[in-house]
Amino acid sequence: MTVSVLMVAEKPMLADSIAQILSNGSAHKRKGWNNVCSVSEYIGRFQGKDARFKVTSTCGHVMSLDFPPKFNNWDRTDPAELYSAPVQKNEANPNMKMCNYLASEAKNIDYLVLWLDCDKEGENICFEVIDACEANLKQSCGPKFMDNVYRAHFSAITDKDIKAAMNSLGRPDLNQSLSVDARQELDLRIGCSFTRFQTKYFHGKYGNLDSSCISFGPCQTPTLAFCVKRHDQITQFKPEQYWVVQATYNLPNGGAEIRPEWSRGRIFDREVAQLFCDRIKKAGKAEVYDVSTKEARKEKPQALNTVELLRVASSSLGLSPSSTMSVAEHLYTQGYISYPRTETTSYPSNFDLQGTLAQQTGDPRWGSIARKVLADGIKRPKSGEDKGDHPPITPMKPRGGLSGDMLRIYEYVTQHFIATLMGPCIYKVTTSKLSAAGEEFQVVDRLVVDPGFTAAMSWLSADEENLRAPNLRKGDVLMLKESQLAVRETSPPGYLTESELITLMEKHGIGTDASIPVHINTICVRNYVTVESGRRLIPTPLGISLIHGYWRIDGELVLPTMRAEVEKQLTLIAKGEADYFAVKNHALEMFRQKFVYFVQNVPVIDSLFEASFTTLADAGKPFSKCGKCHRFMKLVESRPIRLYCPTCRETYNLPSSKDGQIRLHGDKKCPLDEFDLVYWQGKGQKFIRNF
DNA sequence: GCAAGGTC
Repeated sequence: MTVSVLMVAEKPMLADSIAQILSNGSAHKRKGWNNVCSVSEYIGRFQGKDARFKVTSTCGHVMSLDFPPKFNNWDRTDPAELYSAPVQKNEANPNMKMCNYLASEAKNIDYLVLWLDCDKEGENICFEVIDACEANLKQSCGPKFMDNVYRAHFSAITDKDIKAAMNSLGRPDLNQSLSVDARQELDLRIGCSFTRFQTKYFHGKYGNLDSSCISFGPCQTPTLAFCVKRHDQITQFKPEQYWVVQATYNLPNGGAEIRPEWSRGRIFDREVAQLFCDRIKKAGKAEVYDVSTKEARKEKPQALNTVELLRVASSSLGLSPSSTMSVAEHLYTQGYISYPRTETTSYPSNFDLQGTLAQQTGDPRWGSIARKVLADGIKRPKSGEDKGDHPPITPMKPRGGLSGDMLRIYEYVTQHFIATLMGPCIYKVTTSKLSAAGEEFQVVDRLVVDPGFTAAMSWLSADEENLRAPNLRKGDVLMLKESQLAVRETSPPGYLTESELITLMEKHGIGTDASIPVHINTICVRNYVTVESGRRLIPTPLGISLIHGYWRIDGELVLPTMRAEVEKQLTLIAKGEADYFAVKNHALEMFRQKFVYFVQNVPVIDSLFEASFTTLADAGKPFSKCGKCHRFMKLVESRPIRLYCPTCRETYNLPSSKDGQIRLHGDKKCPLDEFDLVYWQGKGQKFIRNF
């Protein structure tokens, strides 16, 4: 008797890989009828019987959670109701017809084997697949069909791992799946209730908020909060003066001069600094009392994963995380690079490093480096972490005719790959220590001995510009050329760069490699932040007011730890140590109370909003209203003053002369003449003029 | 129209 086995992976690409491995290359692939998935078929053995295998896949989640349609009418549903409203699962992407597709493939099968990714989400998708197949499974296997449902546990898509998983099939884990169900429901109820409430509340009150939707979410809000926190550090920064002694000495053999680094660094008391400066001047010379040389090395990078690609693309290529992912996906589907969503930073043991590198030997830019690495022998890659998802991101074929952003990402992926097969950058560090009137100075020289991997990643090459004091010897005496006291000021940190934000999100567990770009994109499109030069994220008055407001009402609403407690409880569900309903209901009740408290205290945010967009307003009388509709307007530019009414879509110009006087512009009638204007200039000076 | 998580 021949049995029929259906196996389901999480994405089409994996279904084929798994079939190829398990069939030793004999599987035959055809397109699934939904035109999204493929089916690979082969003949083999299953539980001691001859078996016909079909391997297919879903495309991520089959279902997605939502409220029933009548609760999705924003006017007829009180957002508070969303804590008790029913929820339902809809097909995640109706175009794919995934439920029908899976059901049809499950017709007349004897066994179902689930090959979804081995994480909580994957466990949850297992049950979505089971639900889709259930009716047909019951028909072919009877009411105890779950006995014929298995789960494969694999930690890498390698021959060894996949075959081992097939030989030790387990069962899907309902508890892990339930923890995801709880998370989905919490995110839905909390996110939608806050978003709907504050969108309706603020839009009913103000004409323009820069965003038609004032969203809130357990990931996007803490993400925004990181940007606002840096903004607060900058605005609250108090610069402090300090002094440094700058002493310039002539080298013993004449000619060149050096300015060694003073060991005391900076002094915050001018008189003390002057005292040291005088002493050094009086000594008039400095003696070299120690010269030491040691070897230092800069280690090569680990194999490339998604988050690192996103960071580099943002900081070095100026590409947003979401466009980086979109470009990387194109490169992947066209066969230029491997699968771009991975957390893994170590190459699988059977990875063909040699062959992958050999494909690059003809490249005009790094072909010679690739040839040299092949000739000298590949250096063992730095150890990384295998997260069991996909191999690191690597080139798969030569660059061909790529151009634009696709070429730039491809170039980076390839240079990074080559670098991981090279040696460390080795350089010599020579530290010469000088003494003058008991004060210590030092000069540090670096000399690259072997550029190692930096030959492939030239932008990381060790800095040789520090070469300032060649051949100083112990006992040398240097004559002082000049010394002076320089005054400096401490400066605030810069605004958060996108790549720093990615690091913070990763560190605090906000989002995943796939969703980090989405959250960053969300806070941009909602106009909570703007991306300025160097891809620094500057929060807008809207973003700042929201975060400050949440912070004053309930700090937990913005903290990256907002869900730390909830996550802990969800993990208990996953481990089977806590009851799904108990945990879910407890968390829901907690957030319902937070929501009610938020609604009661939302005027706190009103005052912050009003303060932020009345930069030009009289303290008592808000002038910045549109002459037509009398709604608040947005300040577009403060000098000359330009105001914009989003409702009437009109811009009003109110230029001011250099003396700070505000005058009407030509014969255009000022619609604001009944109000006072306050014009902010420079650091908080204001000029009030009456129209 | 809203969240966050998969994936395309």
